[in-house]
Amino acid sequence: MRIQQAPAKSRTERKKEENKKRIILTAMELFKRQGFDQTTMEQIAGQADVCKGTLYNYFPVKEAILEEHVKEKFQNEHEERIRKLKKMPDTPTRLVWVLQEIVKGILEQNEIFEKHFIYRVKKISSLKREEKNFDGFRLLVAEIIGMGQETGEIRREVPLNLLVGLIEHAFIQIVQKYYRDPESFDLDETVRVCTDLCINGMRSTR
Amino acid sequence: MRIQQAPAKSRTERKKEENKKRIILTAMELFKRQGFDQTTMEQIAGQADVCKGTLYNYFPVKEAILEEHVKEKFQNEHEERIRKLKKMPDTPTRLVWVLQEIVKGILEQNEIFEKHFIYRVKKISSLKREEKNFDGFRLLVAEIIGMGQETGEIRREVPLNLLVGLIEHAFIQIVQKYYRDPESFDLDETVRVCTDLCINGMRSTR
DNA sequence: TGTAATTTTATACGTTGTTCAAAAATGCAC
DNA sequence: GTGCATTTTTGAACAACGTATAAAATTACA
Repeated sequence: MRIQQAPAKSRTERKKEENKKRIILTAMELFKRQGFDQTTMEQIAGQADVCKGTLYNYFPVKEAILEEHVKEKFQNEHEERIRKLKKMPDTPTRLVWVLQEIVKGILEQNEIFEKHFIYRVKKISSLKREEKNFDGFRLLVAEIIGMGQETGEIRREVPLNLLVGLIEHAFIQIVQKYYRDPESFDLDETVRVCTDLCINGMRSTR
Repeated sequence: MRIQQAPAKSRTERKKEENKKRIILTAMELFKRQGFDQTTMEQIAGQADVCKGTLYNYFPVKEAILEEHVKEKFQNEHEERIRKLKKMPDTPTRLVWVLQEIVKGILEQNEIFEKHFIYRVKKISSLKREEKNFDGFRLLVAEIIGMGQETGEIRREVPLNLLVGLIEHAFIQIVQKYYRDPESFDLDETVRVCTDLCINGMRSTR
């Protein structure tokens, strides 16, 4: 494979992108209408008018369709979020805001998020090589931490991916708490406690 | 496990336990000999002399066999570990020791524990997870935290399962770091950093 | 236009995990 | 022990995932 220069996208490239877009669109529609598990790959293929093998050529597993969709959504909102975050005074404020923002968006479409999330975790767990670039949620968190490190709020000697992982974990805890007991779930309080734990640690503040 | 109450376990119970033991034993043998992916459930069923349906009745997914095996191993070593932990001076010492101990045990086995690890992470990430009693690793960590709370080292106002989850997450980070780049992996250093992050948080120690 | 390379299609396949009715084993009352 | 209800196992068929392969279609390029 030669490297294609940016300007001219070949017809193949364009067709590929069209296919990908159409597949994602129809798949997400089906997921929302009948649920993720209830939607089969053959159904998606049929609906998007490609052969099953072609579908698997684009997305090696069903969850990869979700991944692509979520990634796009995140990218669209990234710049705007960064803009808002930069106006905030400190790291706790930023973390609380971003966690609330994203958790709120998730509580509605729970199944889709759950499938996507488990897939991501599984991928990361089984990857034997380092993931260089952050994307989506992790990128956003990485930038918040970067801001905090610049002002001296956040430790610099700990590897960035550990810090990002910590916040990602807080995020999971929050969502899990919601699903365990939606009735008594207090978003503000939960986010506050989890953020505080990440920032100040388990040590007793004597 | 507490003292075994000798009184009658029914024949059905005994047969079930026998079956379970035999299945785990033969499955683990096959996993070690030909690998996890290369061993099919039908093969396990045949070798353990039960029907496929029965096998699935005991273990709803292949990985659950691994889980049971690991759980048993953990329970066997629990008392001894608690004994050692009680002799240690403080929480960081205890956490570092137990993380090193367990991670070391994992690194020796390779594929089998990677599969088990991914399965556990997946379960942990699942949003529907119910918080029953702590078991295995989580129980051990809960006891360490309890010790720390008694001496005032560890915060009491944060829910226990959040604290346990934090350490579990540290554990995951450590193992992941190993899987991503086994060559440059420094167990002592990694455990030290992760433990420190959990206990002291992300905040810069100014 | 002709040719080589890539992509899509059609199809068959192996594995996981489910379902269901029939058969077997078990528990329990008599 | 005998009879009966309940649970468990069995066997077989089944749906869906994901893979493999060869033929057909499409593309790039000379």
